[in-house]
Formats: sequence, structure tokens, C-alpha cells
Amino acid sequence: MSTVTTGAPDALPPGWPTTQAEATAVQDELRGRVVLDEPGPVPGEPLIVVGVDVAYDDERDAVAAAAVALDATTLDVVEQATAVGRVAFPYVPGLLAFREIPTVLAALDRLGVTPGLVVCDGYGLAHPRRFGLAAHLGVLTGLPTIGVAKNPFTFRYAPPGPRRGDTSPLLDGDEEVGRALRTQDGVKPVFVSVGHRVSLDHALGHTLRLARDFRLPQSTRAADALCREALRATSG
DNA sequence: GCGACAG
DNA sequence: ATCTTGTCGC
Repeated sequence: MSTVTTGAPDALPPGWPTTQAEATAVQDELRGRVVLDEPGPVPGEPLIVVGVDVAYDDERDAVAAAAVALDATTLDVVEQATAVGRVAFPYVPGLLAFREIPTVLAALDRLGVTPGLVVCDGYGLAHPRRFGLAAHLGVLTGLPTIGVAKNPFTFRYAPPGPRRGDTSPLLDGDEEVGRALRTQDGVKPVFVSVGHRVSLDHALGHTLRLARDFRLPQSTRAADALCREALRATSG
């Protein structure tokens, strides 16, 4: 297993929006490029899964991202990379991607392996304009992506059954935008939605396998720990 | 108008 | 996300 760490902060992608109006316009333009008709990698088959996450120090205007590649069969870490930068956008519900993606892209670029699936901390299709973080990252990278969120955001759901693997629809009105998934007996569900080039069934299958030992996918846990560590290494 | 609101 | 001690449990 190898680790790559950042040197200098990274430039924003060209044309990165500054205002909320610009950001929603970008979402409305890019959402047409999301691919929803591919099943994506099959759960249980050999796969490199990459978890991404971001940590902030708003005081110092600093952000650190981590990308951790796991063997989906063993959940062992294969490779990991981090990137640090400056906060590119304020936190606005519905516009999370503009805050997280620039540094996440930098971390992904430093990874030597090609991800077979990227697991994001947040939502994909389950989004006010159907273009959450995971969908956005998928369109920008072309990689299969899914979103696994810890909270239901603005959506409704009936509690899934009490056992690991039980699910219930995540609803925006009448529309199913994802699924609440119980990953361990008796724990709070996580909220899974499609990002890019992965079906909902496969997204659920991958999430359940990645959450073999804990409520959250191992990819998310590993990326969370690493980006916090990278942030500490930057500031204190 | 008010409250809710991924991370 | 982040601020934060002790505490209950495996």
C-alpha cells in the first residue's frame, strides 16, 4: 500500500462558479450528462472501490480531501492519496459539490489506480435538482459513482426493517430517489442513491458489502480518517 | 413569511 | 462539517 500527499494547493477547475445562481445553472446544464442506464460493476466481483471524503478548517479557510482505494473483496486498503486546498464555496444545502469537488478531484488525480467505483459521502440522484455530489463527480470524471449519506436530507422515508440488508424507499414526493438501507442489525439506516453509471440495486449491493463490519462503508470510514489526518498535518 | 436543510 | 468529557459496552 502506498500513500501520496500534497504539496501545493490546487487550482480550481476552469469556470468554477462563484455565486449560488452560477452553481445551480451549472447543475442544470450538467445533469443531462448523467448516465443512469448502466448497471455498473457487479457486487461480489473483483473491484477497486475508492472512498472520498473532505474535512474543513473554516478558520484557516483550509480543506483536505482523501481518496482511499480498497479491495472490495477483502476491504483492505490498496492505495491512498490526499490533497489540500482552499475552501472553494460556502456550504449551501443542494450545492455541496461545489465545496467538495475541487479538492476531491486533486486527491483522485494523485491515485495511481483507476477506481472501478467511487463512493461519495452524500447524495447522487437524491437531490433537489437530481444532481448531487456523487452525480456531479461522476460526470466530471466519467467514473461509476454512488452516494451514501448519513442523513435523509429533505427526503421522506419509512424506517426499513430492523435487520442488516433491509431497505425502504427514499422519496421526494412520489418519486423514489434512493433507498434507506440498514447496514447492521438495529443501527440507523444509511441513505443510498445512484451517482453515475451504476444502478440502484448495485449501489445497494456495494454499500452493504462495504459496510460489512460497521454502519458506514469501510471506504467512507477510511477516507474520513485520512482527510482529518491530512487537515491536522496542514494546520494543527 | 418561516422552518428545514447532504457535508 | 465542527465544537467537545465522560461513559457505557464489547
